[in-house]
Formats: sequence, structure tokens, C-alpha cells
Amino acid sequence: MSTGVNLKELAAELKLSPSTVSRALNDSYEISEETKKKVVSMAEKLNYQPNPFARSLRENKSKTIAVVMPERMSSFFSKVIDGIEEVTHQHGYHLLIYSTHEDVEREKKIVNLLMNGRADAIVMSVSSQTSDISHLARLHERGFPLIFFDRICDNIPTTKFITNDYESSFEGTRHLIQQGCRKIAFLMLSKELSITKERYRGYLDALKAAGLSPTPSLQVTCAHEEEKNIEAIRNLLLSEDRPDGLVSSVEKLALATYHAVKKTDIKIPEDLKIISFFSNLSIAGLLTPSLTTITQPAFNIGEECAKLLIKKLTKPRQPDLPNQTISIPSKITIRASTLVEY
Amino acid sequence: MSTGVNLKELAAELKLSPSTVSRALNDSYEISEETKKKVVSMAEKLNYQPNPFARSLRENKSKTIAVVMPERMSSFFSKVIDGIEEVTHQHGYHLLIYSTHEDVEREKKIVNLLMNGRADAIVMSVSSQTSDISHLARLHERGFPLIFFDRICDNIPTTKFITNDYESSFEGTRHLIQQGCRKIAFLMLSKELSITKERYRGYLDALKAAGLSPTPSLQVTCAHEEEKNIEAIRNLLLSEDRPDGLVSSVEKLALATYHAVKKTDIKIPEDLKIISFFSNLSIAGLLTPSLTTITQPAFNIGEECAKLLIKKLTKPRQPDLPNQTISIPSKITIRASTLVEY
DNA sequence: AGTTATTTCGCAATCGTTTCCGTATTTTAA
DNA sequence: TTAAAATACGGAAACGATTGCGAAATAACT
Repeated sequence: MSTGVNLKELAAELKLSPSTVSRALNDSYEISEETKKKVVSMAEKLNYQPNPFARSLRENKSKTIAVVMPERMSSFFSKVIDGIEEVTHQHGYHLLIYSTHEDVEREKKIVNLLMNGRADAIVMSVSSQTSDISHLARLHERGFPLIFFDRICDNIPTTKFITNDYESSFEGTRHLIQQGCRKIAFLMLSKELSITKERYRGYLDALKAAGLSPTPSLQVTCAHEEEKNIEAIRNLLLSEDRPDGLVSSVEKLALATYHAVKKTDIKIPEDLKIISFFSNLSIAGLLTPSLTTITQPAFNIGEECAKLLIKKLTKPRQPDLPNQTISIPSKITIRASTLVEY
Repeated sequence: MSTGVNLKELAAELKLSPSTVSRALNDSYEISEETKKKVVSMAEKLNYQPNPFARSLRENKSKTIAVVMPERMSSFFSKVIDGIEEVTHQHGYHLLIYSTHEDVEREKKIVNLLMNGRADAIVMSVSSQTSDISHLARLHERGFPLIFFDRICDNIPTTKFITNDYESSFEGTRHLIQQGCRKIAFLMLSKELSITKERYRGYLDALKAAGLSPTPSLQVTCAHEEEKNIEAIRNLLLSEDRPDGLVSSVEKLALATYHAVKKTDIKIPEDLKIISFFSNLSIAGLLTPSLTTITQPAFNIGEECAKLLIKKLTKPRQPDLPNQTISIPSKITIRASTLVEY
């Protein structure tokens, strides 16, 4: 089905051997310029396309990179992938993309499938359920190129790209305090996640630095279902110990908060000031009131992941991906949701 | 690097021939139950993973489906892909995903790359620049399984999945008219696009049915850059012949409209009522005022695309994808942006 | 002129599967 | 009892590319 001419047929047409044609197409020094030209023009004429599987089989590489992430409906992850694609596309690499839907079992299944070499490398952000990382450790121990972004595994000695989670969260929380907040809530996904750990730490330290003591009831761990999250946040906002400020460690919980607020008569920013890690800038400005955001350099993170991998995969004898965590800073944009004067 | 045991090594370990082992693993009738068990358990013990490229080369199929779409940062396309992945994943298929960024040249490049068989089929939604469809026609003529969704090519005789663009647009426009609008604007991307043609037709017919005559200055064709779109829409809203209602044929133009409105003192819905094709329900409810939407069955469209393809690819002798256009209806949800009483 | 380099190309092995044959052994049928 | 058929497995070709090695033809050198 559909497959056009192959190397042998092309060679027959040219009255040359397949090896010569292959070398000519790969611009080998062993072939005269004259025959190279003949070969190339005939290849174009017949629209010859090398079979990628034959090549992969022989060369033991696929020119494919796999991206594994927890969800697709997220401007952060979409932008990261746009960044990855931007550089991989220039180098002729293809992208296999998998969403785990925050499900470890699915993540394990995908990772194990990927161990057979279908992709040359994996770029990944772990699911919020992931605590057992044996599937990832195994992959890495086998020498499989693996790099993390955003939601990383600290224990696996490879390169990780993150934003300055701790500092951004610290600064964001400090901003709320400066705006007069004293009872600041913190919304997070699973506590297993690297990003919640760091962002939570930044939040706590900012409270401490201001002489405020953290209130356990103001720190809520959310789940995957939006409806439940909205309800949990509403309960928080209506509780006896209601917060006057709120830090959301991920985008979707900020949206859930706006939904929750809509169901009460709480006013933002008068009664409650909100700041969130957030990547969808267009929407941040459209919320009412507009949302103060900690904007992660999503596209840039994707680009850096890809650049490093491309270097590792294309240069002849590259060392392993170094065990380092590279941080690209976020940018805080203050909007109406945290302004004293609204 | 990374690759474990292969079939020959596994066979040697079992003192069997590779052919026997292959057959045993593929549950061939020619192999006794006894040896099958031995083989399977040894394969598990050694964690044998068949090389996908060897298999693809031999079988001439990749267990991979390519998805080509105009942009990634869109809840519609994200949901479609989630739908596709949901069913392909169950059948052990992998997804190569490409974004054309609304660029025909890039689309052509991708499609031509895909002709070498790297994927068993292509699911695609064309770019807004795509008027010359020769690259797609060629693909299809070669017998390559190709199906369209949303932004389709009518001239290519294969299966297309869309929503009821005409009817939804008609109903949406009629809704505006019923709410008292008399000068209704229409926002669209390129007029080449199947979806704008249909939605535009629905809009025009609804006007006609109500005895209203269309005003050319109220029909604006937008581009790719958000800033420019916002400016163009602002000019529309401030023009002499300003509209009192607006139909946006795609999600991002509705967001641009909200941005544009923010820069004026126009009030929604008092001065301007808005309805839009829109997939991000969570956001629709969060806009101020909340947005009346025509919600496309994005996830469902993805599922149906994938189901059809899987059937075509996995059953032995399937006919070609029939030349038909399957429509899955959208649902209109009325929110504050079109309500008379706000 | 004779020997050595250099250029240019072909042969055949290889990557890891699957599968078409062939064959030895056992079972069934006549 | 013998021929036919079923069972269970191995050998080798094939998929389509790349590449080590060898070899012919030409060029360069002594």
C-alpha cells in the first residue's frame, strides 16, 4: 500500500548498485559528483522516499522523541510541546505524544512500551500519582536518554528543566502579604509532586519571613475532578477561618477558584486576593478581575529540553545527560486580582 | 544502548529456533501449548521486547497514526486528540502529532514526510492557508488512509468528521436575532476554510430568514496574530455601523472580541450580544459576562475518527474509507452574553 | 614501464522480525 | 499394515536500508 519506489528499484533504473545509490544520496566521498547528480535527480523524479523502518532498524535510531505528560488540556503543556516541536522539527525529528491523564498505571504502561526503542529519547513530566518511580529508574539505568521538565524526579540522575518554583512562590506569597493579606491559602495537587513541594516551601518560607504562621486548614490538596475541586475550594472560602489571600500552585486550580468564588458573594480582590502559576496569558487578562500570574516560561522550557536532546542524539559521542537541574525563571505579572485599589 | 534481548538470543536460551519462538509468541496454531508456555515465561523472564522497526519493516505497518492540526493551543484540538488517543491507546497504536501553525508550507512538508510510511494513517485538519490541496490529493490517490475532521477538504473523496456547522451557525444567529439583534457581525478565519464557508452560510441564511440584509463591513476576516485581531475587532465595534450582535466562528476570535470590548466602553450584552463556537466550557462560564457557546463535540469527533481508522487498519481486508461526511451535532448553551436581561 | 595510490563502484553481510517451505514425527484412516 | 493427514518445528528468504571489504579502472609516482 502506498509505498513508492525503493532503493533497489531506483538503482535498477540508474543501472547502478543499491550501495552506490545509497552512498550517493548520503553524499559519501566515495561517489563522483557526476553520479551523485544523476542519482539525486532520478531520486527526485521518482519521488524516492527512504523507508524509515529499514533505516531505523539498521542504524538503531528512530529520529523520534517521545513526550509524556499528565494532561493535554493545559496551556502550559501545550506551550512546552510547541517549544519542543519548534526545535525538533528543524532537525527532522518526529514527536510521539502521550498523555497519562494523571494516572500512574497508564504512565508505567507507556514508559514500558517506550523501552523497545520506538523513540530515541523521552521528555517527561510525571503524573501527580507517581510516587513509585521504578519504571523511570529502570529506563534510565538502561542508558535510555530521559529528561524531565516541570514535574521532575529528583532521584533520577539526569537533566531536569524547571522554573524557579521556590523563588516564584516565595515572591508571589510575599506580594500577597505586601498587599495586606494575613491568612493566605495554598492550593496544590498531590504533595508527591516536585512542583508542589517547592512551591509549597516557598509559600511557607514567605509566611515565616513575614512572621505569619501557616494554618493547616488553609492548605488544600486538590484532585483531578474539577467539580470536586470547586466544591472543596468553596468550602474553604466559606469556612470559619476563611482566607484573605490565595496562592494557586497550578493553573487549573486558579480557574476552579474563580468558579468557586462565583458561587459565593466574595469579592476579588477586596475580600480575597489571588495569585497563581498560570500560562494562558490571554485568559488571565480576561478573567474578572484579571488574574495576577506567575508565568512559567513554557515555550522556552520546551525549547531547552529539545536542544539538549538534539545535541545528545545527533553529535557522535556525547556523554550522558548530566545530572543537573536547570531553572528558567518565571515572571510575575501583577493584575487586578491582587491590587488593593480595585 | 538500551536494547535488551532479541528473538535470536531468546531462542538460543530456549534451545529453539527463532521461527518457533516467533510463532509461539504470536500464538500460532503450529506450536504446542507446552512450548508456548515455556517461550512466554522465558520471554517475560528476560523481558523480551520485540523490535518495532524490524516488525514494521516486515509487516509494512507501523502501529502509528499521525495527527496533523493547525495549532496546539486550542481546547478544541486538544480535546479531539484526547478522543483519538483514548481509542488508539486501547489498540496499542501510537500517535505522532504535528502542528502546522496555520502554515501551508509546513503542512506540505509534514504531509510529504509522512508519505514514506512512518504512519499507517493521517487524521488531519487543514491550515487556514490551505487552498492548494495537491499534497493531500496525492496522498489519498496513493491509497494512503487519510481522514479529515473539522477543517476538511471537500474535494478529496474520503471520510470527514465535522459538526453541523451550517445548522449551528444558523441557530446561533437566529438566537441573536430573537434576542433583538439587527446588525450582526460575523468573525472568521480564512474564507478558504470549510468551517468558515459553512458557518458563514448558516449566518447569512439566518439573516435572510429574518429579513435582514447582510452588511459587508460587519463581516471580518481575521488573521493569526492575536494583537492584530483585537485591533481589527475594536475598529469594527467602534465603527459607524457598529454591530449589536456578533457571531464568532472560532474560539480564539471570541476571546479576541472580549479583549477588544475591554478596550471600549461597550457593554455585553446590552450593547453587543456575543455567541461563539467554543470548546473550553470551563472558561466560557468564567468570562464576564459568561459566553453563550456553540459547543462542538470535540472529544467525540476524535473518538469517531479513531474508531473508523482502527477498524480500517486492523480488520483484514477493509474497503477504502468511504467518501462521506459525518456530522456530529454541536450543542448551544445560552449564557449571559446573549441574554436580554442581564 | 612498472609499481603504488587514488578514485569509483559492486558484493554481501547486517539490523530483528515474520513467514513460506520443507521435514521428521506422530496420529488417523483405509 | 500401509497410505494419508495432522502436528510441531527448523532453515532460509524477505522486508529496505547502510556499510565493511574487495576490486577494477584510472592517475601518479619512481
